Amino acid sequence: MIFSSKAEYGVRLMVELGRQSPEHPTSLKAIADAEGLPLAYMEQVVARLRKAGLVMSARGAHGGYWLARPADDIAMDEVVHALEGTIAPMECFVHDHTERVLCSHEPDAGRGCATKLLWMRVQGGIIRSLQTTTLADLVEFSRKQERTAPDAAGSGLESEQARPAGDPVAA
Amino acid sequence: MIFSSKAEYGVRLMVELGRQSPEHPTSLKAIADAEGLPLAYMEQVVARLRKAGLVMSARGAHGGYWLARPADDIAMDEVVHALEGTIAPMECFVHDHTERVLCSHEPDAGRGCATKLLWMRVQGGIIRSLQTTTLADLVEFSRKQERTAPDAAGSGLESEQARPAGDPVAA
DNA sequence: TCATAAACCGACCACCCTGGTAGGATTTAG
DNA sequence: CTAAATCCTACCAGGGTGGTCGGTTTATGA
Repeated sequence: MIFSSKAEYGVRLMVELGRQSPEHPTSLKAIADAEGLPLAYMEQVVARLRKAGLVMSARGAHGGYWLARPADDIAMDEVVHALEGTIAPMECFVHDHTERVLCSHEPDAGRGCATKLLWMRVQGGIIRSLQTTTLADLVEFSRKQERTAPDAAGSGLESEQARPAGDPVAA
Repeated sequence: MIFSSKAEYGVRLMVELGRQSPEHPTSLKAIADAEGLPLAYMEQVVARLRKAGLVMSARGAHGGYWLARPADDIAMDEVVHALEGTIAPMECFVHDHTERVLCSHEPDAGRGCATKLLWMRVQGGIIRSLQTTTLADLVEFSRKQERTAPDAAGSGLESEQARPAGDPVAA
């Protein structure tokens, strides 16, 4: 698996918040119940999103969470990065002073790390697909599913899955 | 990390084989020594590549391994798939009858799995970058590094890393 | 024919990360 | 004051990762 369940749970949480009007905060318990996820664990998940500045919170009774920015202004690479940490294809990738993550392998046996080119491309493919998807896209997708297939086993992705070859649900 | 060290070791092994002429087999020990990797572990790695039909082997003295096909006819998604198994972004992805891997989440709370759209796009981004890179690309990259920076700490990727933003080493 | 080099095979194991649980402390509405 | 909620830290079981080990089989070549 590429991403852990923290990413899954966290993205679901963000979508849930995106579906709510930002007028009043939504309690974590409401979200955990709706999604069938353990509340105590969700606390850890949402803490990451809060520390990353993606959601805001209010304590006390009738407290809860809401999006810090409009959903169409939140790219999913921010969300996934907050949840999973650095998106690096391999151990050898380390942060440099920018946001980029690069391979740090010593050139071994006189030649450089031959796999670097491949992992850089993979990383590029992942980051690009995350950058070009906004939370609003997911919220809209979620709403569309609700309308078109409220009870069927269908997922709403059938038409996209049926695409001839490659390029599935291209960003 | 997205890929385990099996992928790293296996890809290095393939590049190493791609650098050899396919006339005579290369022993695993020679590769393990050259790359500084544990021989016993490499046996497990190469076994996966052999079972996938990517390399061929000869037993006995002066035996070894060689590529089953020319390097420019081996796309890296085959290699990574042989080493890592199915490339699925999340637990919930399962094989269907084709090669595709899809999310199997039940529609929960009346609506479908909202994260599906995102993970499908990510999977698409990864697979596309792997499909459009051949082993020959990596072998050539490896040779280029050898020529241009045989001793410097440089990796040979500097010019590509320096690209303005996004799209690093685009496939 | 015999030693040596190599592929091949299966069992085993230590460590670490993931996915949680537990228990509390703090803040706020009513 | 009490209930509802966020917030915080520690703890823990299980499984996967990254190996090791010992042995078997196959081929070369002296």
